[in-house]
Formats: sequence, C-alpha cells, structure tokens
Amino acid sequence: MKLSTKSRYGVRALFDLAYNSGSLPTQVQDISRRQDISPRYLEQIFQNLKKAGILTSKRGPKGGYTLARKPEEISIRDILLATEGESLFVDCIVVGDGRRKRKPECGLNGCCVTQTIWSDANNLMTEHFGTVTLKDLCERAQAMGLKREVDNRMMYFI
Amino acid sequence: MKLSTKSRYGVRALFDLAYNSGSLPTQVQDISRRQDISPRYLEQIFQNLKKAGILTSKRGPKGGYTLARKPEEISIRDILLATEGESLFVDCIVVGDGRRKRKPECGLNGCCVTQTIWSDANNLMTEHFGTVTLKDLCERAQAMGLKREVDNRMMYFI
DNA sequence: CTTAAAACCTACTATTTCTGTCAACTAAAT
DNA sequence: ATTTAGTTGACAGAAATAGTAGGTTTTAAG
Repeated sequence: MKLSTKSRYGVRALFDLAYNSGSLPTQVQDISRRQDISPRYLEQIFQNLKKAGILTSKRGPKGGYTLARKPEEISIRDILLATEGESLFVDCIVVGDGRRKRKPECGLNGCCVTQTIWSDANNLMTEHFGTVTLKDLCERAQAMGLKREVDNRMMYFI
Repeated sequence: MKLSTKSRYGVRALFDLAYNSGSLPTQVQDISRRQDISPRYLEQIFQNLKKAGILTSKRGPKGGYTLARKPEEISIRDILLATEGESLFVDCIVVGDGRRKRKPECGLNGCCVTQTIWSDANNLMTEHFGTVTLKDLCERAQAMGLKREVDNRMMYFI
C-alpha cells in the first residue's frame, strides 16, 4: 500500500503554493516546473482539490490557483481526503457519518475481527494527519533552509 | 492507498490459524474454506510468510502450516513487513539499517519536506502495529463471541 | 513399495489502477 | 477580437494486483 502520486504530488504542489506564492494566483506551469510534475496531470489533481474546497481558481491572463484557506487551516488530512478518499487501508469499513456505504468485500461484515484493526489504524492516521498543516510544512522547509523562488512576475514592476 | 489483498488475507489467515488451530498443522484448504480465500492464492501468501519466519510448514499427509511463534509474539507489523515491504505510504524514504536503497523517485532527495511527513507517519504506524498481536485479535474475537471451528480431524478418534 | 495428501515452485493471464496525454471548450483580461 | 489560461472528458500505455494452473517434491499410511 503506497500513496498514489495524486496524493504525493498534491501535497507537494500545495506546499509549493503555500511556500512560494504571494497573494497573486499561481499558474499550474510554474508549480509544475518547480516541482517537476507533468502540468496536464497536475491540472487534474488540482481539479479534485478545487472540488474539495482546498483551492480556488481564477481564469484568464494573470489567472491561476490560490489556496482557499490559510496554510495553517489546511491539514494533510484534508488533502488526503480529496486525493485518496475517506478511508486509507481498506474499503470495507464505514467511516464518518456512514452516509456512503462501502462494498462489503467479505461476507463477515460487521463481525470481522481484522476490520477493527484497520479501522483503529485509520482513526489513528486521520487524527495524526489532522494535526499537520501546510504551515507546519513551510516552517520545516524554512528550517531546512529551502530557498523560496522569487516571483518573477514582480520583475515587471521594478 | 489501500492494503493489498496479500496483507488483508494474510492477517485473516494467520488469525484463523491462531484462533482455530491446536498443536497440529493446519492445511491451506481448511483456512481457505473458513476464510473464503482462494486456496492457490493463499499458498502463495503463505510462502512469503514462511520466508519471513512467521510460519513453519510440514509437507505430506497430515502436513500443513503452524505459527512459528506464539500468537502474542506475532504482531501485525511483522505480518505487514512480510506482505507489504518495509515502508507503507511511500518508497522514497530509507528505513531501517539502510542496506536496501529505494528508488529516488524525485530529484530532491534528502531535502524534500514532504518526505518527512510520510516518514513520520510510517514510524507512527510501525509503532502502532507493533503493539497489536495475533493474541489481541483472538481476544477480540472471543469477546465478540466468534465461534471456533471444531477440528474435524478429531472426529476419527472418538 | 505404492499411493495419496499435502506443501512447493514457476509461469501465465486477466483485471484493475495508475499515470499521463490530447483535443475541444469556456471564461476572463486587454 | 484576441490571447491567455483554466475546464472537461475521453483515452491510452504502463504497471501493479489478483488469481489460476501445471507440475514437482516430500511424507505419512496402507
């Protein structure tokens, strides 16, 4: 069980957005270049993140994407929810409000012992990822001495 | 990111072994029947678990598989290590003694901020799964009132 | 010694998921 | 009007997963 690239790229891209962007929207191609992710593919990922309410977009010249909330209000959990779905590990557990049912998968639904382990693990991870935000990532990056890219659109105004 | 069936079946099968077996070896076909897993597929999974030192086997008539250690000495972590490999979540982190290198995956090796999150999560899960053993599963099963199957090989001796 | 029951090994196939590309379309700014 | 950039849905190649199959070896029992 590995995270899909949608999750890994998604987190990287959102971090990039939080770390390198000012108040202006950032284009997919810039993030794509900095993070070395196929721009077309990144567009797809960003669509999901937009649907999930993590990103907002602006079309046209000088358009691009912006974080919908402040970095400290976007957790890894939020991102994974958009890219991986409700439950990590297995599909056969019912999570949250239980509106969406999952495929039963095995006949022993409800009385399956192993289900409880995956459910516990899922809760643990959800809780953990809920406490890590984009702001934390930015702080780590700064502590590691990661360079911010100068916004080259500013050049025109100098 | 979902667990592979090898992991889920593996845990189920080992639990079954711990819960339903006496001192005699248990055949793949019995576990397969009780847990509704394809016997041929289960054989493959058991080979890995044997290589990992979790199972021992005996060939020939009245042969089968036995747990290599006591149920309280086999953790979910041990099982996942055999079925999923060293690291959950991502491949680009170096775990353990570092003898086995992973594919770099991204150019930013070593100075990647997001890598640290997956690494943290991996450690957390490893720690957690390390504390849950087959014995715990058996206790949960008993608490849930799960019936043990009578070993029908005993019938002949009545 | 023969037979049969079981694990063991290797290869193959089908299915699904992942990853990425393409083309046509729509909206916004100049 | 034109250009820039996001939107959408379809689609294709690659890789991983899941499961099947045939044959071999070991061993207990008759």
